[in-house]
Amino acid sequence: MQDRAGHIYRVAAEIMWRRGYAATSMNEIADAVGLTKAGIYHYIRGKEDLLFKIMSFAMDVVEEDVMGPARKVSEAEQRLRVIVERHVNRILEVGGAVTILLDEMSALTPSHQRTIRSRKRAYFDLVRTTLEQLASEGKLRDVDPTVATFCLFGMILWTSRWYRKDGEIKPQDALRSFSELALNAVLRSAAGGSQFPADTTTSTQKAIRTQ
Amino acid sequence: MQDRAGHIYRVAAEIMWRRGYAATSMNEIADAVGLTKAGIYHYIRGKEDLLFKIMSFAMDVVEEDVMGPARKVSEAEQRLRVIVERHVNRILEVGGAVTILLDEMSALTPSHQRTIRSRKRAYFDLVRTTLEQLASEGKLRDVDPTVATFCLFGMILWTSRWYRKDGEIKPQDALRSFSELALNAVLRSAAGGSQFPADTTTSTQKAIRTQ
DNA sequence: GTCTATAAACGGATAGAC
DNA sequence: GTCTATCCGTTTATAGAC
Repeated sequence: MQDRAGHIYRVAAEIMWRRGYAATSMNEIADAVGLTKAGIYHYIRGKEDLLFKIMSFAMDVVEEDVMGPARKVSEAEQRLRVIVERHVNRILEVGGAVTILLDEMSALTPSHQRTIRSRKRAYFDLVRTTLEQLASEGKLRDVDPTVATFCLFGMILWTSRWYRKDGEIKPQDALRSFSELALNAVLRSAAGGSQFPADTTTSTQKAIRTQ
Repeated sequence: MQDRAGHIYRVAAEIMWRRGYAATSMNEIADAVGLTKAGIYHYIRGKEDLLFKIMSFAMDVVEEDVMGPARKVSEAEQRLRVIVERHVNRILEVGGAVTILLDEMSALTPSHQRTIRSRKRAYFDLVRTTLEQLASEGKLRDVDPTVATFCLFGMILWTSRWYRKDGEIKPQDALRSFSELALNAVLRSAAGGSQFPADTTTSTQKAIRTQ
């Protein structure tokens, strides 16, 4: 709690992820942090800058924990597996606030929009390039690579909308099922070999949807 | 244009879909309709009710054009195909405003939230039941049916975020690729047989991402 | 039906005391 | 650093003229 600025960012990200940027007032954030509205302005520039910093942090996470490791894998199929499993793993662990960057682009200033869009595009291109590489190896299904890329992102990013840490689905089960679904969606025949330890549980579980 | 109330609903849905509910003001809607803010209050109760009516209409569309036809199909695999293809087809044709119902739940009154959530759950259960039926036939991959249902919804609903009517991807190509991806994600072996006419174009096309 | 005018509340942000 | 008080623009919504 000593890094109060960081604390404000985390709390704001959580609230904005649940209610949306526009529907979140600085008062709500201040209350959740335990300060007054004027008090948090000692740590932040303003509301838009708060959102930009949150989005930037989210892209930092993606670049360090997903894109970085993925680029070290030369084999396309394994690289795709790394991307899918590491990104979903991050969402399950860190929480959905990481994906607030998807929407809310229109709330940013044009300059900030360009910055974030550029970083998002680099991620998109990494995935699409991987799929095109798979296509040249005959491993991609008969689908448009761009459509396939969007579908993968849809599956991945949607995870933050329904997964609940306090739900009945264990993270390992969710990750294993998800990986199976996502890879088989695009690959003609997805081989095994997760980068994560094998999951030995066999229980079928259901989510509690609170949305 | 004679049904001015209906016109207001359509215009409001379009703007709210692009900017979000909270970020959309009644003034913007009024301007887009060609009236003053006070003018449109002659036709609507208020902002929240406007959102509720839009969401209700979206659920009407899903129930009539997707769930209705799907329930008439007894064979699980074909039923799933009908659900996927008809829902995506509606989004590509009608536009993304139909999916505004996904988010923005928190903007509704508790009573309205319950109403919409109940209808959404019925749709969710239809898909999950279909997947469980497939599991009993040995056609479902080794995945949690609930996770698979969420993944399907993620792919489908995400479509409205990236598909642009004025983009380079033709609706038929998008639909064919999408159907291939979604069905192979969950089915051990997806047979052919779209309910829509076969697509004979072979051109590879790329989307123009404006987001 | 549609407008102007305005009420009443809330938004982000700042000034200045302590 | 954190507060109270306040500025000022915007918001939803309504009153009442035409």
